[in-house]
Amino acid sequence: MDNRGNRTGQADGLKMLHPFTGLPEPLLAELEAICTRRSYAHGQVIAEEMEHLTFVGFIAKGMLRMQKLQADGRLSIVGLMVEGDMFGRVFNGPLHFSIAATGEAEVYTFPRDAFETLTTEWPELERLVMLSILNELDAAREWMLILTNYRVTERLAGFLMLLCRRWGNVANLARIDDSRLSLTIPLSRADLAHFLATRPESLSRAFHALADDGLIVLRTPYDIEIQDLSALMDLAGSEDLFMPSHFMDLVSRLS
Amino acid sequence: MDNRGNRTGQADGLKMLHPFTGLPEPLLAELEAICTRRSYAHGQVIAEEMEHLTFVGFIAKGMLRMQKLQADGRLSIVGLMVEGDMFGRVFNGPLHFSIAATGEAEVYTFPRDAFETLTTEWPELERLVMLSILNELDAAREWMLILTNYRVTERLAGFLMLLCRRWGNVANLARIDDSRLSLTIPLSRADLAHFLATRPESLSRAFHALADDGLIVLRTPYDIEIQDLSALMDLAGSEDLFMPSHFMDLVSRLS
DNA sequence: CGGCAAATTGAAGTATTTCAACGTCGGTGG
DNA sequence: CCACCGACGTTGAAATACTTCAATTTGCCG
Repeated sequence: MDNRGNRTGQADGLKMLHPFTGLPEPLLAELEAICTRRSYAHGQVIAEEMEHLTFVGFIAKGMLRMQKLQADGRLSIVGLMVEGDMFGRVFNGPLHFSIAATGEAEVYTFPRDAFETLTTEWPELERLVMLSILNELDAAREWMLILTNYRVTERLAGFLMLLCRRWGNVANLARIDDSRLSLTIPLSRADLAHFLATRPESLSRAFHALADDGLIVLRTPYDIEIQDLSALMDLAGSEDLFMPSHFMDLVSRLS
Repeated sequence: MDNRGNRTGQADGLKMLHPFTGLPEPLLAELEAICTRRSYAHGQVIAEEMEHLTFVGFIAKGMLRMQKLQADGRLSIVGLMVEGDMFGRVFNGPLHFSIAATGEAEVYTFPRDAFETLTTEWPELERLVMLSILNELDAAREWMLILTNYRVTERLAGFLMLLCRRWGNVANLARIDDSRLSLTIPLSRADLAHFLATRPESLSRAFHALADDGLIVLRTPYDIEIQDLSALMDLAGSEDLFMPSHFMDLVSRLS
């Protein structure tokens, strides 16, 4: 594994990572003892498809994507993971997707056997793993709902809402400057096109269609401002999915 | 809950259901003591969206679908579940989707509190739950991969492959008569259209396009024969996902 | 400043949606 | 038993959206 990613130190700050806060000290000590922190550059592959993963990882910083290279050469992106998300298969089984960094990323890794041993000894850790998996399942389902829209603009609107709601607070992609809601798009147009099951050209047109209708402002390709949140939610469908409390907090601060 | 579904008896046959086989006898006895078997008719709703589910269920027979009614009146189907699949949230949290029967279905239900208590007492049961969730996650990811195809015929081909591979053996939807591979489509065209993110008209055209190209034969709308499996897999992309061993067994028996 | 990668725009071809009409099957009631 | 009805599937034709390929612009880095 040492040929991929740079080992950047031991487990400094592990206990600060959201899923680990609140674990008992002795367990944290055991986790830190077997933990390595590594960093990856943009596009670097962390795990290959069909590889038998020998470690379990948690994202400390940045964003990872789960992808699959299709037989016809197309790349499908089936998931994005942010700070605090777990990756790698906890139980045996080959990985059906590759995992790669989107931008700079840092991860904590644990040897899988040791991690699973700890899992059987500490119910708290087992529960943490279970919650991580349930979290992934929710994300996958939300994603499917977005993909269910026919029009690219609708899928894009859904993605922007997801960015606000799910990833906004954790990865600081959504923020409020000067009582305006700004979003950072953490992917290139090409990657996002794969994610939204379309092509970069269509995606670009969709961005500009939203801008022409006054729903967003494109400051740069990666920095947009949301002008009409409710219109975006209408486009995306299934408003309720995008409307949990902490998102409404964000919105209410627009004054 | 008694207004929904008919109570059809106690837990006869629970130990025969795939995920439960191999559990220790004492645990099975405890499970049977708190278990109820219920049956549902086509279209009947088993759990409402946003409801706090008070039970955990396992499908004994038939097929359930996970769906969501969009604000604009569209119905999105985000998952199909068959015999042996678990549903309901194991840990707290509202349900984001409704669950309804597709055709006749029978389920085993357990009061959630009692089930979770057993879960903490029996690691075997906890592991069973974990595996069920991982199974759902795999299904969701496969589904996303299929939805990622642009063309309706490609998504349909992917669905047909999924029918063979994932659900064929468990729900008897795929069978071999007279050395021909036959498939039962367990959904109406309208439902399948929701599932494949398209409309019934386009779906119908896709079925007939596959038939015109000789990949399938439409005996009735719900009974098709597969003529050219490898061409279907090419269309669906990501062959490897559709090619695990027991599926190849099925294929090899075509001789 | 030049060069490269990424994003955008244009134009033509293709696929899908939409609306409308028609056919088929199964059941219900005369 | 047959006629009718409704639900569902299929087909047709026009409108729309998307893909594809090519050309152009933009922004960034050496």
